[in-house]
Amino acid sequence: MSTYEHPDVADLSLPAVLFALSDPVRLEIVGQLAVWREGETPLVCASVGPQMPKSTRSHHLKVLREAGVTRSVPSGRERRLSLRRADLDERWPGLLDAVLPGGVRSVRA
Amino acid sequence: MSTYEHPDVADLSLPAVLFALSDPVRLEIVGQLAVWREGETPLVCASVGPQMPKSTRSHHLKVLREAGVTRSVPSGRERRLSLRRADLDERWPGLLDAVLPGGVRSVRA
DNA sequence: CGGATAGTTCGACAATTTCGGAACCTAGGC
DNA sequence: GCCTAGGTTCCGAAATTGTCGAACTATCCG
Repeated sequence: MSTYEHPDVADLSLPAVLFALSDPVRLEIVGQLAVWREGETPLVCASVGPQMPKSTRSHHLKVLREAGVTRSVPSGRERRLSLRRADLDERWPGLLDAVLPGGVRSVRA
Repeated sequence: MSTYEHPDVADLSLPAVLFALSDPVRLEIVGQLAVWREGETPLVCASVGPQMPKSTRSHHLKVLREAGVTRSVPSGRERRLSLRRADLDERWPGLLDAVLPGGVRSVRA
């Protein structure tokens, strides 16, 4: 499975990130990714919104990925998803913390 | 000039707020409103994006207002605009600070 | 009353989004 | 090699959005 291009930290656009987060479905996905903890095996696409049609899920993940909110790296025939928390914290400190449901804080909290 | 309905703090929706902020034009408007300081006379519609067609500006201000990001109160034949900073800070602490250009912080900074 | 000014509302149009089915690709297991 | 499971891509359809001109409303001023 081919590797994706992920935008560089410096190229992230705030409107694009906010837009990606402005959809309830995507916000929910980001919430799920946020509970991931170092050491656990990363989530795979199918695990977010399992009841959702594959094409719809793929679409939302694409929006998140292209905005730079998530990273998805191929592993065998699946893709491991992760939140680009450090990158987002670097560009817009506090944004993720503000948007994520309470309790799901960055490392520094 | 008639008064508007502004959503109550408790009714604000995060996706709606993020969506309102996800447009470069609106983000710019919010940035302008954010530099307002206690004591100064509040901005009026025409002062944000003076070169923009009135109908376009009115549209963007409506999106911001209905999302609960701004408040606009009639005063004579104009409307005074303000950022609902306290309300937003209450619901999503840090969000505005994260999104606003550096230096335009909330009172507590 | 007769302007002029500040904003809103109403189309209209192009561009973008969202959603989902169907076909496709590709790595892994047998 | 064949089959399957995980995802992507392609297509179309319906709904939203952004933009702007034109008409309209309301307020202030002389």
